[in-house]
Amino acid sequence: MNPRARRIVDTAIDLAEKGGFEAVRLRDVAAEADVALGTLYRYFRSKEDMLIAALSSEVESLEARIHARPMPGATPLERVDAFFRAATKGLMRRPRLARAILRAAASGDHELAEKVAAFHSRMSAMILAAMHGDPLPAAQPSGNGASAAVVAPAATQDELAISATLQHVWFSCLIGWAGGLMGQNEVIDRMGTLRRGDLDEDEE
Amino acid sequence: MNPRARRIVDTAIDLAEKGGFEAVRLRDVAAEADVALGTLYRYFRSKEDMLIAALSSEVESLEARIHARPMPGATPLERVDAFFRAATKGLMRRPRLARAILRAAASGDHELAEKVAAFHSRMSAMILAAMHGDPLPAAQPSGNGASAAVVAPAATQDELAISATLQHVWFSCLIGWAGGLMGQNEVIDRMGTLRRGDLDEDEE
DNA sequence: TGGGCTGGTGGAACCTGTTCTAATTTGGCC
DNA sequence: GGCCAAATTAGAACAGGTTCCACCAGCCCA
Repeated sequence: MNPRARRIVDTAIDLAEKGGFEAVRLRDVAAEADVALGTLYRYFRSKEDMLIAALSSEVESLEARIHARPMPGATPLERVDAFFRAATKGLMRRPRLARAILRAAASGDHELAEKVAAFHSRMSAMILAAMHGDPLPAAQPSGNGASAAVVAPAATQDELAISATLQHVWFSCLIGWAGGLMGQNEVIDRMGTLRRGDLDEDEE
Repeated sequence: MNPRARRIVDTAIDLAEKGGFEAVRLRDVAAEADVALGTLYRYFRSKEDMLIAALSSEVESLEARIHARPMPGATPLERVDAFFRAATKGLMRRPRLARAILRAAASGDHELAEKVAAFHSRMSAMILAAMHGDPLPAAQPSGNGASAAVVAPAATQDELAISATLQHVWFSCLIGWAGGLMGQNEVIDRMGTLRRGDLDEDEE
């Protein structure tokens, strides 16, 4: 990523971490990243777009972590459970940043669709790797969030459907968490109780 | 609901239907509803709050429809399927309005939490009624979206969990639809394929 | 060397959600 | 009728996302 863009995203993450979505004032971002206001719009379509880039950055660190140490567990169920636990805790370690990113991701902006889709692909790759107990294939050189889908080979239709459902529920729970309707543990628990009956059939 | 508030919400719905979230400019709402700008803020905390009231209004019409003609189908699976088909199509009949409402509902605003929770309760009541093949109990006098939960009696823990999961997936799909990642049919199909393995065990 | 091109800068300007204020109206009550 | 409190109004003011513009800096290439 362009170093200027990198600096902008890092600044945005910083501000979001401290004060959430509203604290990411673009004038402040520009000032702290030491660029002009207009420059933000050379790299990002909107504030939401900027935060989606932050999401991509978060995903990268999750991928790195998983690449270094694959999910433990003897069954797909255990490994997938571990994955969502890790993802949820990782995200919520910085709650204000997480809420800001979620708000951007949920804004339903058409222009962000492909980047959100790319996020789904990368999540799918991680979930399928956890299901299979495979290591995560090395990350590709980090396109700005719009990288092509790289799904683990040999995923059955069933596995893909389950992965999609898991992501739907996770996302919805995160929005609920952002709104104060659920706590971190409730999110993790719900992901944990969800898949008996879904994943059981896939145990080796 | 206060007639003034009613007029405001109706105007907001009108504008959202024509031009989506951005078209609901509060100055325009005020002008068309023939109230002062400040008055909007006497009734609603924010633009999002106003649109959540519109959501409540949408739910009421869904409830009325279901009350008049309960979901057809011989099994819980068929009836729940019919329910989500009706709900999805009903919502998407006015796509711009739907997107505007979804954006408000997904904003993750803490102050809207209780109203969103009330929405979940009402959805649960409808889903459980569909599962059981019961008629929907008569609507309570339509508090401004924050009415207490009225869940059908005799719902098992399993049924509640399934209902929650269905809602999560539905919501997430709707956000995907709003962002252009899925079409109406894909949403309906996904809801339809989801529950084999979840609901089958509950057939009578 | 010099001319254009690309990307960057600074800052003004615009739009719209939100807040505030002072003046006015409304509705109930003695 | 007269009075008070609450609701309403018009409109200014403020804040922050977004756009626009005039101008500058480096850089490639003839």
